[in-house]
Amino acid sequence: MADLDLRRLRYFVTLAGTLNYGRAAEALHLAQPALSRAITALERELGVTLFDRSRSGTRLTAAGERLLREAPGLLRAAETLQRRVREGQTLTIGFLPGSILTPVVRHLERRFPGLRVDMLRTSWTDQLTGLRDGRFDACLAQRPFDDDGLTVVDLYAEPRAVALPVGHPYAGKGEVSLADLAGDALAQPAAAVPGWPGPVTLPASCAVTPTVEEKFEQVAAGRGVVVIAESATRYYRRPDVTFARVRDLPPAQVCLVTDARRRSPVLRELMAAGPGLLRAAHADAASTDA
Amino acid sequence: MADLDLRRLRYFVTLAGTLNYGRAAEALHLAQPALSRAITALERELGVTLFDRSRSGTRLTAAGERLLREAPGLLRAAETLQRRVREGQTLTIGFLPGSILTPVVRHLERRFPGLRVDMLRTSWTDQLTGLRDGRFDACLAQRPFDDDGLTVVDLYAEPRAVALPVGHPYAGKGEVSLADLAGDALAQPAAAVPGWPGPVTLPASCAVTPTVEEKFEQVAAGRGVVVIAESATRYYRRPDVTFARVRDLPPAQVCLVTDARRRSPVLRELMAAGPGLLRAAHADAASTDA
DNA sequence: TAAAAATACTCCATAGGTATTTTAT
DNA sequence: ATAAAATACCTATGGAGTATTTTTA
Repeated sequence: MADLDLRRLRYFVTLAGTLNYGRAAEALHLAQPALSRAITALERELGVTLFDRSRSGTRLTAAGERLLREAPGLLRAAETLQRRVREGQTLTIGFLPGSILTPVVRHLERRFPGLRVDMLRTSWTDQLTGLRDGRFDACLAQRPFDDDGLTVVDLYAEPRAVALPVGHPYAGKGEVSLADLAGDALAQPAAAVPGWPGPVTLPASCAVTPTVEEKFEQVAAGRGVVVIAESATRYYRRPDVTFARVRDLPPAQVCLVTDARRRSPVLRELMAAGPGLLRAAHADAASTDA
Repeated sequence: MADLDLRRLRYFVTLAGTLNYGRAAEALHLAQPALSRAITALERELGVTLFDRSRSGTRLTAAGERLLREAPGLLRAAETLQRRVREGQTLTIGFLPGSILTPVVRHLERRFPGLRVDMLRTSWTDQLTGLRDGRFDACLAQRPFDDDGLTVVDLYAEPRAVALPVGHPYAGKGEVSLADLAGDALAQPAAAVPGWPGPVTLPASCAVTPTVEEKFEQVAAGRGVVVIAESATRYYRRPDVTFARVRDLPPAQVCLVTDARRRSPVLRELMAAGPGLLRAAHADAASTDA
């Protein structure tokens, strides 16, 4: 027997609600002719006339009434099935401070009802170890990194900023050059900022989990300065730390990364739809800058 | 949310049964790559990996097991819905003696489970009145007739035969010409055989329901001869009546006819698929002639 | 290496859009 | 005359086929 088309069935339920092709089509984000043809096709498929389009508008036929009694239940059953199949499925995405993941999470949870999407904050030093050891399925990461065995999609370039204590000579300048910071110590792993002109102070805590907050603590304590992505300055503030864009530091390239060996349908969807959404969200946040 | 594709779901159930793409594809009358892609598409749609195609063949994943638990029920629900919607729907087709309707009936009942297809035998004289008064929705008819307000599809041309009493001089000849029958009375309405050379004996019963059996009764009783479609001679026999093809009588054109104003999905399907099936069945019966 | 699944490509059917016609009040 | 549904026509996506490659036991 011919397989019932649930999309058409959904169209039918909407049309049966309004009894008006134009309004129903609008509600379905469809042009009126498309709906008209879909309903005709459903009638052909079922072998039954569903609507009486004659005098005084559109009315349900007896067969239409019967279908309207059955259709919502079947649609709900189909949705329930999808939820049940996804039972227990989770996707964990690692993200960098200052990046916006919500549009992707919203997209995935709408696209796959029943799927749980977790976000896990990472830092530069272990941005990829979480992928390797399975703590997350995908993550945002900043170049450079060793992309061996990874699938990488470039998202956007982030200008880099330096966090300075309020008493610093360049505090409040808005933009500095690397040369201006030759006298300052870098409270970060040297690899994070290739070409740093001054000395490097690697605080002990850095080896564990150097969150942005901890970095700022270092800065405020006068242990040195830290270089971060500019967008992070929009989401983290404290009174004793100011920011300045670093003019001559190459922008950090932010990427979406997965383990190339692991391949699952949700990951496919993430890698397909994610980049567009993340780029858009980033551009949006940058333009709405304070 | 995306609408579940029930066709793919059906493919999945079959594949889960065999755990072998090649055999499942065969069972579904599909090529193996088509099935492979359909399953991948289903996995993408659901956001879940259903099969583990690695070592030692194809196995269901946990998500696959869950889906296999739910899928047959949903497919059955969809089928039940279709049956319920068609509840009480009947299609009545009038047919001529000697014609084969079964392939069409079988097709319609398979295409529209739950639909009841009735067959009603007609005769030449009222082959179309049943359409006009709604006794049937479609019928087979022989030209000529007034096709005003009707939708007509020509099917095939039927050579015509004459039924003769066994004692008739031309009995057993196999083929005769009209001139040979100049001395015989026609026990039928004159309009049924334009150009009949002899006299016409219209029996009283003819006005009511002249079945083939009744016509033969007239012939056997010596009231005259009757002209019928040749194929009817394959399905009706009696010892005191024989048949001969009439060489110079134009073949009767058999048509599938509906009321042009009435239009329903099953009628559309009948007019779309019917002609091919009827022609094939007729050709088949003619070639397997005894 | 042999069997099974996946991929590359081509073709056709179908969904969707815009423009227009038909129909019914 | 007007509002609503149907039709005509075009485009693009997706499904199915055949041929081929990749994978794995």
